[in-house]
Amino acid sequence: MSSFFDRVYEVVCRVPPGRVTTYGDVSRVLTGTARSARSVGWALHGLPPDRVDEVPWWRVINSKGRVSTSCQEHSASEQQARLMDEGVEFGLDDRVDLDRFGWDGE
DNA sequence: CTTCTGACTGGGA
DNA sequence: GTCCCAGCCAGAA
Repeated sequence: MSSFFDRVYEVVCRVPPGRVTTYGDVSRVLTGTARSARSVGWALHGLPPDRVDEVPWWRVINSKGRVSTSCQEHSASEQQARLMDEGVEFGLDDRVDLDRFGWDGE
């Protein structure tokens, strides 16, 4: 309980639809610094199948406003499509405007 | 215990 | 604007 992974999932669950957050932001909420952003990404990478339907991993992107998934099962195209379906606008460069859709933690 | 990897970030070219 | 390099954290072998 209260493992780093579980916390990541919890924070991601708090992200409302139509909004996106960055790994560094989540890391900051958990550890207070954006240094563990890598662990956050790894946590989502090891996201259990039973949490996939519960945790909106697709709402988590990098600070560049782009999708960083290396997971072929969860390709960037799919993540992009999911965000678009929620109302998130993607630029012609497949980039998201964090200034508008960036979730600052409510 | 040590070692490595990874869905990141920031700064420099 | 984009691309490349080095640094940090957490977990698994």
